[in-house]
Amino acid sequence: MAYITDTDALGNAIKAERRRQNITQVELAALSGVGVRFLRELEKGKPGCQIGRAISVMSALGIKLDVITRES
Amino acid sequence: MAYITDTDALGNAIKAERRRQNITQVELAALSGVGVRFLRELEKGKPGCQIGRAISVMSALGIKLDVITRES
DNA sequence: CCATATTAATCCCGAGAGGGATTATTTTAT
DNA sequence: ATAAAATAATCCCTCTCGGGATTAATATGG
Repeated sequence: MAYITDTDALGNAIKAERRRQNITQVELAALSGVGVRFLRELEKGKPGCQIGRAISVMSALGIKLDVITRES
Repeated sequence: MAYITDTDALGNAIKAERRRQNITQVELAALSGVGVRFLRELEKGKPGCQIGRAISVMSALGIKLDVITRES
């Protein structure tokens, strides 16, 4: 899967994984402890979404984030 | 480098990379197009930081983000 | 040890996030 | 094609983010 260079890519990745797991937005929102509306905006790539909540969602999905520097 | 599981880890990774490149917060903020205060809060792991700006900072640093799912 | 640069912590304020609920639109399945 | 489920788009509201500026604390070096 490609690198995340913007919020659209992040939203798409989250949405794809959610659908792969056959979970609805309502269910994932509940699992993550965020509002459904937040999850929708996150999946749509809204840049203003808060990082902490986004990480909660990814954790609930079992997604891991890797930071790659030139030296890593 | 370790996976990012919370905002503290993300902030630390960003700070470490900035220092490795010998850039000050003021310089990086200018390069990224964000305010210095935002950058400070980001590096300190404030969960409320906005994703879009965070990605701008990472782009300015040349950091790439990879989303890792069980299927990837 | 003192001067300077870098980082951190406030203050005020406007702009926007995010929650819940409702309604509309789209998608999926039968 | 129609019914049901899922997603999207509003509305109102409160709360906090984020910017700039200033002041304090910490780190770096001469």
